[in-house]
Amino acid sequence: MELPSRYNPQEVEDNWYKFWEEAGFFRIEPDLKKKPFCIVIPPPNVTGILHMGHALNNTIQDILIRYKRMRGFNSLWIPGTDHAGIATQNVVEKSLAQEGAKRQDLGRDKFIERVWQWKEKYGSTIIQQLKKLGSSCDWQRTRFTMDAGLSEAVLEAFIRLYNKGLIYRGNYIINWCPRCQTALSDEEAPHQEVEGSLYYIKYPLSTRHPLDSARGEQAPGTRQFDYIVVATTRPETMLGDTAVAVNPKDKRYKKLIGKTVVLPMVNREIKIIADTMVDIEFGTGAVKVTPAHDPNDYVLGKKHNLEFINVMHPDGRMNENAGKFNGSDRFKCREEVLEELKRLDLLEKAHPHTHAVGHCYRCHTAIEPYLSRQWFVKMQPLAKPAIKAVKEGKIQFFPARWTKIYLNWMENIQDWCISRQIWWGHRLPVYYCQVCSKQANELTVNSEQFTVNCKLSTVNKKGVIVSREKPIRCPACGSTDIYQDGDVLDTWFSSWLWPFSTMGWPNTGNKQQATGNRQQATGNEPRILKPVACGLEPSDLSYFYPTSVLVTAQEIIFFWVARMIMAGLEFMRDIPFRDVYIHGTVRDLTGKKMSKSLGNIIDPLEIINEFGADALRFSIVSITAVGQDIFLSEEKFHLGRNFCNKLWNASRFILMNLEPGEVRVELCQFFEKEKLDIINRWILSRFYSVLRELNQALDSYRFNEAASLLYQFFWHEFCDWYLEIIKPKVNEQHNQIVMYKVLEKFLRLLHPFMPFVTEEIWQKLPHEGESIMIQTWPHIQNNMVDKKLENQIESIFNLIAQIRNMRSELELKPRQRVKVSVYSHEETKKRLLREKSDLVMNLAGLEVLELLTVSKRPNATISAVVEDMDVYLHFSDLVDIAREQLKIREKIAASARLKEEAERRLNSRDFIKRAPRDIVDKEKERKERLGREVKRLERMLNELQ
RNA sequence: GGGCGCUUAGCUCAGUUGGUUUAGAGUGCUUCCUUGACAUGGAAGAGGUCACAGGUUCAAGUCCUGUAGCGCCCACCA
Repeated sequence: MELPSRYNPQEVEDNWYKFWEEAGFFRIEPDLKKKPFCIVIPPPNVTGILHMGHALNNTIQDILIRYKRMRGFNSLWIPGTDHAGIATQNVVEKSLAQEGAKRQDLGRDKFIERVWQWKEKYGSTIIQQLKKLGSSCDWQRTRFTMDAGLSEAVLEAFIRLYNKGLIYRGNYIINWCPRCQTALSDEEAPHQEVEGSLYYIKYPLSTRHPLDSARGEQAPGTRQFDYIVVATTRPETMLGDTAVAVNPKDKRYKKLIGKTVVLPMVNREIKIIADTMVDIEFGTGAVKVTPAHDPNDYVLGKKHNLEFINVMHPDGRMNENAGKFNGSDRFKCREEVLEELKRLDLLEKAHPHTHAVGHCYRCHTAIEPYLSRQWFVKMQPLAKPAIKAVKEGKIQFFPARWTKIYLNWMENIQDWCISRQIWWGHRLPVYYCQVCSKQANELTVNSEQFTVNCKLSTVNKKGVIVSREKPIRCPACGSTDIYQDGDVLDTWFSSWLWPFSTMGWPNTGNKQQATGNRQQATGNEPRILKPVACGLEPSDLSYFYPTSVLVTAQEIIFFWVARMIMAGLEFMRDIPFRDVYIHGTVRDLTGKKMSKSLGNIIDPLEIINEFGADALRFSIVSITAVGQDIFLSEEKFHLGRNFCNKLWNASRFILMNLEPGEVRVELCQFFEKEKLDIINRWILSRFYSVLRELNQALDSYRFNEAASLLYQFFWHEFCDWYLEIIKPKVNEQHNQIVMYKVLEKFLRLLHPFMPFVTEEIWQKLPHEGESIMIQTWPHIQNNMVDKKLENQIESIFNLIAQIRNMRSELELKPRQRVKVSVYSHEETKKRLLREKSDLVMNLAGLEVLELLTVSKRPNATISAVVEDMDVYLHFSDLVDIAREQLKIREKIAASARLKEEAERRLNSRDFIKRAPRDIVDKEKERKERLGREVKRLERMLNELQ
């Protein structure tokens, strides 16, 4: 068979993907004869393009899905995308802007239409890219958070929560993004350190003080309370101040409590109030109170019944309440206010001050705490069961440390602001009756009284109607003057339903729902599910929910993971997944998060084009230690590319040397272990030893370890040793069978990691079945594992390495054959050496391998010690005696030191008494062995003189 | 202000429940090798006080405490 000496992924990957897809290998339906394994994809944004974070995330999921599939599970991976409200709206607005238009020019309906058009055109980009990566999702189940079904789920969830009293509307200070012009949740406004200034501003007192308010006339300090100084980082908000607050215990200001000051520039008279919330230590101990622009001040405002004055437009410009600053942008206004204060001599001082300011997670604009009417979800009742589920271990985090972080967040959870003032998203199922709104207060309507058009609806006393569909008339007053709330829901309000909305919730489709004893999808041997009720087809939900594992990044634990747990428990009465595997963040070499805006991305598609998807997958998984961030550079992908190539060439060697008759598949099923020679037994033993470790690694999400096991075994044991050893006798039947068998099985193990190249090679090998991806995972054959044999072979390898080392030191040419004499102090080793002398000769480049019957140094040799073997290399030209002696002396010293250490330990009573028996025994053996070694080396040294 | 992670070879990083000949890998470096699997390769080699200081233990890279440096997350001190 002719194969190129270099593996070319571009030629094969797309073809195999198409083959798998067309063959329907990704299609999964509930099947009671099989145990389910299910993952729902963290839906990428429709606007998304594949970045390394996705590559890592989806490679891990695909490894799990393919692994479990081969282990006999009904292994389903549900894909989909997220409508990503703000992000998508931004993208479409940008393209509008290029046409010189704004969304307002189009109007809401036209704009939404435009977004859908955009989605149809570009929304599947990321899906195509996931396919390039090799993801074995069931694409026919692809969902989108704005699909009809998922929108239905959103409605259902909203209405249920509303009827339970867990959704409410209210006026609060929320995070407002002046650029996106929408409210944001706390999670969407992460704090960032900002270098700002703390300004100390004088607020003149308006009391009838004997020395009246001639500002600035007096030298400072002569009149203590001519004015009160407040400290602020946002001077522009002073225009909305409605009080100054001090701590009641603060002696400095005691006398001033209840007095008033004149707010500069605005000339509003505001009270000085007392509240323990004020920190005496900070600033001057007096704080300006702006109830409409600061969360703390809001609390004070409520408590002390202050006025709430909003001084800003939603776009961040000052409004008419700001007087002469009306129209200025908030930051420009800050400068202007400061100028004015300076002019009035009311700015006492300013000093640099770094503080944390929330920033919009979409556009990075500094958020403004802003008073507005929004919708919220009451979170504490939802958090309670979610805390319990994790505490009881029903959901497990990997690595476990995220448990604490999750619990800490859950226990301090704040209500969730879910309304967004954008257009793209799920419209709130909230309607207002104009008439009732006006009359307000008195109306109370019970949900049972609603008209047919208002199933599951409620109306509250403010004329608010929550309904699936627009009510024809108000259930309270009968008015038809009804309009829908303009807001849409937070994108995450649909995402948190994802694990069950993708499976058809709240409808279960046409299928009957089978309930009852569903078995846990943990452990590895798939057990057959008992059909619960005869003749009932299980629904997706009853069969696949809860899902098995969620694979995601730490950034969205709060956004998404925590909320899914709450939603699952609330709506499904069950956890959404059993395990949560949190992988690291992909960063560049300087530790910065890879992002397009920073320009430090490595494009996975370029890597795929250059090295292949397999190389990308294998590399990225190899360098991902559990829970650690990964620092990426392009060179790191050489690891996978080289491994791919190695696999390719080793397979090429085997394919070129396979005698078709010898490796008929059935022949390989029945070979007898006893008929195999020692090297074949060794490689099989190693294979199954590695398999055992591999299973353990995969079952505990240690993917890097799994990759490393495969790499080390294949490259450094199978290729470097095994293939080199059998090469001269590659035609012999036992070699044929074993090299074929190990390769074929190894390909299966590697398949979840490198699906394409393994399929390509597997198809070229003699095989049964359509595709490697639906083959079974090899079983561990314990009777094949022989640890003793593995050790013995390893010491033969050590001997060969030692001889090579000696040759190298003597600078012998590779072709130069030499004579080596070996004496083994161990009987089985002697036999082994005799049996495998050709092997040693071959691999160490020997002309003669003499097996000594007594341990005595032959003349004109240099010597070495390998375990229990004395090794002598005949080198008649010139033996540098002095150098030989030095080397042996060094070795003696090293061994003697180790021996002493062992002795010291064995002499310690505590060690003998407390250490376990086997450790003590091992130590004794070790001491004795080292003792023998020292003696042998000393003898060698003597013989040299 | 709290919480978490990291510090091991020149570089990038593994090291699961503490157990020992010689602390591993990839990459880089040095020397040698292109006689048909692979130079994206093979052979040999150099290179480590496991951040520092204490402690627990018969035994510590591994557990505990503290210190330093780096990084991340959370938090309404204006």
